[in-house]
Amino acid sequence: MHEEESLSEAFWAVARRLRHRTRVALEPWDLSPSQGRAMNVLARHGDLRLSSLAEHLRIAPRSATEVADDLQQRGLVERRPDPADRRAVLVTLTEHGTAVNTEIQAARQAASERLFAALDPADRQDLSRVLEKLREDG
Amino acid sequence: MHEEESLSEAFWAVARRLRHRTRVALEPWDLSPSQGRAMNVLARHGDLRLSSLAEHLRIAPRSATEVADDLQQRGLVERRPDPADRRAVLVTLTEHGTAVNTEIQAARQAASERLFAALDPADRQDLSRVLEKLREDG
DNA sequence: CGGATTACTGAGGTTACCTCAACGTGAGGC
DNA sequence: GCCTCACGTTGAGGTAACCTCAGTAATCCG
Repeated sequence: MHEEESLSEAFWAVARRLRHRTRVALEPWDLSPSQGRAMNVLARHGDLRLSSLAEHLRIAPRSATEVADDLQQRGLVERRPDPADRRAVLVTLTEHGTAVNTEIQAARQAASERLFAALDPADRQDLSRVLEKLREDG
Repeated sequence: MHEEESLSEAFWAVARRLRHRTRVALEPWDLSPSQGRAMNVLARHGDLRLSSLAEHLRIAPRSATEVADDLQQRGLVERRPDPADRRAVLVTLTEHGTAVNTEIQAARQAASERLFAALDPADRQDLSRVLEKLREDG
């Protein structure tokens, strides 16, 4: 009955397990946090200026340049001039980058899913429902 | 019905919100991650050798010395020789340290709890039950 | 034209760690 | 009583993933 106390604690405990698993699953790609997130953001948006990529990643523009440099060197990303504004640069996933991102998502997904797989359908549904509530309101 | 896909995603989304809140709540104390955890570990164990504190924190002994130095300077922790082995050093929370740790826990608790407070009792119970399952098995 | 914007670059700083090597001291085996 | 090992401390140096600040070049826009 002291679930008051244990709710956040339990949540953290589960989050730790989840984080650990996905960290392990993502090791093979050796991406920094920002690099990984950049891939994702780009996968969703297609094209992004470096400046808005920086905003999405919440890092300084100076650092975004470096993230892009690194991903470009690995052939995951390419730069091209923005046709609408020739000062600007558009960053996009290359074909290879898209493929890699898909693999990464799959690995992350699989790692997480193995944890939730222990639940029966009713539990999954309950969890899903409650999480959706927590996710949205203030 | 594609909760398969969204379970881990939803979980992460909630975890992010939770992390954000507690980070904000803990700002006033300006503790590094290891320092915060060290306080907690000490609160639970009472006494710890520096070496075993390092193990608990999963940092190198060299770094544990520095964590302890810093906490000691702030008067949160004290060192004394281990009576059982005079090479060893026992680290303990001072009275002040204990008080601060309690405050910190309360702040963290409050920050988390404000998120879960939006749930009605049934949801809380469901969440609690499912989290406990996820927390324990392999 | 002139000021603002976009990105790139270099230099230097920060945090929270890390390793490696050396030191003083004490513990324990023999 | 010696020798070796363990414990903590210290210094030096390194790292990752950021940061700010300052300056350059190209381009946009009023």
